[in-house]
Amino acid sequence: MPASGHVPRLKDVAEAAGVSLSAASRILRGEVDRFGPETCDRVLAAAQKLGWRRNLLVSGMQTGRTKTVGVVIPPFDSFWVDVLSGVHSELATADYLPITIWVGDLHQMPHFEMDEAEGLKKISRLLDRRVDGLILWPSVGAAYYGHFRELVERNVPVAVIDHEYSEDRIADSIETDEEESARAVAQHLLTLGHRRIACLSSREVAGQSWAIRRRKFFERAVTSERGAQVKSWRLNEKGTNGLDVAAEILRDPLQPTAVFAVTDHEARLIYQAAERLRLRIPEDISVIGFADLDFAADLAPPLTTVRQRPVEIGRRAARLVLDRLDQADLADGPTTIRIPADLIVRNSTAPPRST
Amino acid sequence: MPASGHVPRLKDVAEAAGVSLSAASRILRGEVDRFGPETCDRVLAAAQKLGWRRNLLVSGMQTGRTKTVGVVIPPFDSFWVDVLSGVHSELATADYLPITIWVGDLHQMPHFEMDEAEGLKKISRLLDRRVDGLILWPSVGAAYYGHFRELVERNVPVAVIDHEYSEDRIADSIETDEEESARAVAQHLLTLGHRRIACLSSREVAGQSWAIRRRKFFERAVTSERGAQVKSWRLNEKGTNGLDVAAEILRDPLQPTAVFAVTDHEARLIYQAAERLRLRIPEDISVIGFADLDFAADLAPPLTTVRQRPVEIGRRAARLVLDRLDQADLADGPTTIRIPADLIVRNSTAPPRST
DNA sequence: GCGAGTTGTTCAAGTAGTTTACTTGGGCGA
DNA sequence: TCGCCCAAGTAAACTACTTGAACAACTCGC
Repeated sequence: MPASGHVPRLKDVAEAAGVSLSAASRILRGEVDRFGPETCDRVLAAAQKLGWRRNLLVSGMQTGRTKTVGVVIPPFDSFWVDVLSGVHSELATADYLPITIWVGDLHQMPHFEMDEAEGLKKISRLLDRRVDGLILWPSVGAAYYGHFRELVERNVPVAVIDHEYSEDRIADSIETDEEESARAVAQHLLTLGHRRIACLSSREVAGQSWAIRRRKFFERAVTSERGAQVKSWRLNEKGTNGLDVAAEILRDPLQPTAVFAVTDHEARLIYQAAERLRLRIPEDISVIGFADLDFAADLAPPLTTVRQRPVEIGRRAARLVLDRLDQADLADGPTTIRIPADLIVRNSTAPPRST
Repeated sequence: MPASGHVPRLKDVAEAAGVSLSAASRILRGEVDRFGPETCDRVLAAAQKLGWRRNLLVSGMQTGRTKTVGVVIPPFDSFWVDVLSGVHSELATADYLPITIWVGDLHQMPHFEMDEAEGLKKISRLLDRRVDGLILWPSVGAAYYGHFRELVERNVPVAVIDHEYSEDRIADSIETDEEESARAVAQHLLTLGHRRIACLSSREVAGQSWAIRRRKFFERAVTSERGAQVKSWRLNEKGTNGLDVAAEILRDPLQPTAVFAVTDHEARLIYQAAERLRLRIPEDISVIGFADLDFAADLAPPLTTVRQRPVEIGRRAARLVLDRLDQADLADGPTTIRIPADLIVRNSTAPPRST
């Protein structure tokens, strides 16, 4: 049994087995056929007994590969937990480890502000640890954009979730198929008979380009139907006026019969505003959300929403990074992968009252 | 601008500034007063221009400290997200980075089974990367228990959440004050007038010692009241029979007027069973949960529960590990920190119907 | 007794820096 | 003009290994 407080080194193993340092190294790396079986056993046994384990810091220095991927995500909802889960499982297949950092502040969800400088400092910590690649949620695109140059120079592959950078030929991206999903949402409402429809978007700041796309595709899909109108609202920059905007929508002269909220978080705001105004869902107003967050099915009534495939998104993001690391063929430029999503019809949508 | 694909080394900086390697190293580490100010500027400028950044792998090798702490948690609910958030923020103050691995499988929540061998392999990955400390959720105590010896030998401080190991003098632990919280739950129900009370525990497997403590403290608190009775149920080993057990409770000859579920997950089962049996909450049956998970307030009716302080738990766990690393005084044995929790009264509890 | 194969050895260089101990050059006082 | 000191800077050893090359025993068949 080794002395407490002493981390066993290869040297200790070699001495215990009575072989040279390099022999021990080779045997433990699996170069077994150069040595007698009895010697191999001795070395393996000694390593086992001393509790020696390979020092990946050394490998990292020598090969330039640390077998880690940095992941930068916001800290809050079940969508990101699922994404992370996908990332973990895919990276594990290649014996990679994600190192996750969280930007933004918990409990200001989902409309927290991110401190750009702080975010950059955190990414720096990842790069200082020589992560082989990065998976990013680019909350403040601009802030990270400046950093991307350095990443490209260092050949650190980057995959961005829900924010398209492929036009700039800078990073791969993975996102939900916004066009198709928005069309499905619109179709659902139109089929139910709704013609006066509201859309509650998020803050639509730089890092929320998905919200803009989602809203625009939705608007386009609704207005392509003759006689249907959309009117859109959005939260303020800090996302602090959610309830007010939700109430505003419900009292608008347009008298919308349905509201599409670009995420379930905004849908929840509509629920709250509806309760205050004593409007019933779906009798007085239909509500449809997006993301199928974990609370969606437990709302009263259960929320009709669009289920994204966060686990798959996470997996694909990880795969993208791993593939770039494997091939390192800069030849083919950045790609964008679009993942489909599924409409989940629950009880918050119904035909409008005939008035 | 450096050539693409070339990670700048200290050597490059030194050459660009026209100084020796060691001079560059010293200056970049802040040992400025040993050198002429003009030389310092030259080195700093060169480092900036080349985009050089310190390689923490090297520091890790040399000092034996990687400034990382491994975190092993289950992958699912908001409690653990909050714990993780606390861990992150506390570690950040010391410029440490958590490396989080998830054991267990998503979407079997909360009753997933953990593959012991897989869990050990994952911890191995952390140790191979030479994490300085560990924060553990010991799902399968036994599996990790064997590993603890190695950790002690390596002087890797360990903090365990919600599972007391301090009796074994092996690891620090942090947990919710189960005794006080269980008493508060019992008191709340007794004060409302309930006298026939059920308790739905979790699986109570080895890694869920918190569930056992929580239930026992609750039973004790209830029975200390004259005329009050408790009857307890638990889930099966795999946690697959939740709905059945919940229904069984509601149909029990005892005719309980209130149910304490040891977590909000189990409380949700009661809600589901109640709906099937057409029992109203709280009119027919009061329900009280534990944890105040993110869905608790959105249940219908909003769930009365006990709000743990997961962010604080995470913080304290991180602090414990950091303190051990700072002092390395093995002198004082493992401690257990108990964090208080707060009863949140919502609408799922009410006085029993007078029958 | 010679070459060949097996089983190891030592040596040296590499990874990206940090740190100890040293050298160099100039200015200053005696 | 010698000796001394200090500022400024450097060579080399060190972290824990990996890896290629050269080489040394020993055994075996021929």
